[in-house]
Amino acid sequence: MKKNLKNAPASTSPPAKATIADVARTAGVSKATVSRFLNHRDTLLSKDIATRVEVAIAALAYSPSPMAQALKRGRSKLIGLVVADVSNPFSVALLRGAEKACQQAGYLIMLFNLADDDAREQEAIETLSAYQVEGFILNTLGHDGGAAATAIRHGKPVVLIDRRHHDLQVDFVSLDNTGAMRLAIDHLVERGFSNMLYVTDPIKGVSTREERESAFHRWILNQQSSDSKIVGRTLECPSDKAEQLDEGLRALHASAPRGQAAVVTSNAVTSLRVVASMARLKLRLGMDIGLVGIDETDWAPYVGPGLSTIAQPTGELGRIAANSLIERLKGQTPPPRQILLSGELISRGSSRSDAPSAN
Amino acid sequence: MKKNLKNAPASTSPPAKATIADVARTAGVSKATVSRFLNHRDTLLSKDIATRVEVAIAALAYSPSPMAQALKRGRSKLIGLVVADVSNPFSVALLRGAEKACQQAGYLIMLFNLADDDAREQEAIETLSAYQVEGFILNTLGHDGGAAATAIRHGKPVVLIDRRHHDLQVDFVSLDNTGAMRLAIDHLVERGFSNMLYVTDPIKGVSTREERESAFHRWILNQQSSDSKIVGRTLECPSDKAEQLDEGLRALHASAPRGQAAVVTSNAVTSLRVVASMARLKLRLGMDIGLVGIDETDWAPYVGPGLSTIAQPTGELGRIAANSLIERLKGQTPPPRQILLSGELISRGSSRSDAPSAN
DNA sequence: TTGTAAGCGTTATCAA
DNA sequence: TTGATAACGCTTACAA
Repeated sequence: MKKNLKNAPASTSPPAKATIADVARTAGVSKATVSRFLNHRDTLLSKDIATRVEVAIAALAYSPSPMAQALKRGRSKLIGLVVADVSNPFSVALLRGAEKACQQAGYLIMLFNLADDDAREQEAIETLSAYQVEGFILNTLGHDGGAAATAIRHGKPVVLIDRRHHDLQVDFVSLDNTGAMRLAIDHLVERGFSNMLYVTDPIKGVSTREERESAFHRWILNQQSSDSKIVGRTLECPSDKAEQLDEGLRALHASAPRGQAAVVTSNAVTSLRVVASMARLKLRLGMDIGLVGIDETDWAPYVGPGLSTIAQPTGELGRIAANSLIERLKGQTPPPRQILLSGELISRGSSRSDAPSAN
Repeated sequence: MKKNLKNAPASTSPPAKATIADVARTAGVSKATVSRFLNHRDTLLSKDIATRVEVAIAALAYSPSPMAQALKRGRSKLIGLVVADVSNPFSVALLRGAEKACQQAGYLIMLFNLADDDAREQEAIETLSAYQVEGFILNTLGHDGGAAATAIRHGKPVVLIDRRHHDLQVDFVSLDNTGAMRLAIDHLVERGFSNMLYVTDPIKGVSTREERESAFHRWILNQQSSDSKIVGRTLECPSDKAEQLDEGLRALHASAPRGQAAVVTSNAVTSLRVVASMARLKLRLGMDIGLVGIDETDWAPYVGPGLSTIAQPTGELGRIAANSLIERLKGQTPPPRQILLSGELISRGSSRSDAPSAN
């Protein structure tokens, strides 16, 4: 009988983690009792037996196998987090926020990184579902709501971060894009800039990009009513078309007197692309072209004269997303919510037309 | 009987993923046969039955539950990756490399982020073990080899990245720290710098830090033999002691004529701290103090006059670590290996004493 | 070549 | 209040 092996000197193999059966045996009770002790400590329990079980558990350093529990319960204490690209600092900050919230609630995050490959969305959902994750936090490209829809079809609750899908009745957590953009525009105007260019990844129906772009124009219009000189255009520029960006910036610089041209970027990666382009064009941040970018990063203060940014409360976004999900996992079913968090302007040299060069 | 429910209209609940039993039933065979079809397609299989099973699987869109498989086999197709801090770009690059390799081999990575809290090391190992990960890739602080040792005690193979533990007989993958440091020193000397300061996180017995620091001094000594003017000191500086760093840099700058003082940093985070400190001191990168930092990043080209760096092949490190592990999971047991990869010098303005300010 | 049945580590239903 | 026992979805001897 296998069982006896457990008491043998056991050669050099690992001490074979204790199971509920082991605990039951050494406590002299049934498995059911041990399980009850674990899951229904409050109800049904004679003091005597309870302590015997407790002692046995401690002695064997027993802890239940989440895999077995998952199999039996159909729940796994696992939450799936799908991100478009871990290389993006935004995703990492999200992860950290979500992780913290999950940890407190006893959940573990399974991360699936799309590595910017949309095609893997379905795969991500399927894979994570197979591992019995109880719900999803999605921050994917999601040109359609496909991934989210699949998740829902699997019967798992979903929270969307940053990318909205209006046809899906799910929780949605995001930066208040409209407000954030207003912060950027108003700040630039106040600093004397009047000729603005919004540089974004190709919009392609991604909600965040749409919202930011339309907000950009709305606030430009708004400013125009008090100063007709103020104008704004959009440049959609894929990341592999550096020349296109160069051309856009060159034109911007040429078309506006010194101190009037400014760029607003849609995220940290785009900001860096603009910085790179300006370096190629030998244009100076702030002095030649102003810049405010969405997303704060560690390095923003030290690039050129310092990058002015709209900081997203990224960790918060992750935390709130996780908590909303966990709430639903606990059985609550509030109507789908939209939670928008405000951004914060951090003003640095790149939005001062008289900015000194740093270092 | 529960089973019958499956054929009922099933209200609005999810379509309840097909199980092996469902497949067996619709194919008119036993579960064992389906399992065989899945796992031993080559051997034992009558053409007729094989196709019936195949059809049924397709029809039901069946795929086996990894959880159940894990429970039965004791193997899960999961690999645990423990990183000290996901915020560190190094960790992310690692993750991406490892992820890719794992994906190709059909493994999934479970990430556990210590968030720089050493105390959670054991927890990480225990948690991941409980989820039946088959092996570990560890990039932790690991002041002792505790975590790795625990993993090994659990009987799971381990690969260490970047942090070595000599007493542990496991695979180890890392940058060739000695070679990397030589690249840095020789480059700085060639550029005319002679008074060097190595800025590092507190060494505290972390192998990488020790190796880099001692290599720093070795190559300084080596250069000294041809030019006695060349000197080097170490500054161990915890991240919450900015004044200490300021003081160190001030002293360095004061003690050396223009164009002679240079700093070497131990990683990207430290580089940024040095950049911040210099900004506070109003010192110019390159001109006042030279800088070469280990770790290349997206933003390195655009900070000040551009940061000179020693780029680690980070993705490669992750890939190799994953592959080594997978090899062992497949049953091979080569003796423990050390794999050291070379760094690459990327020279920018921060190591030119006549560097122009950027932007 | 296929099927039967036991068992992986749990939880939950039912008796006792 | 406790203990058998049957699942959960899968793999694998062992029989047929």
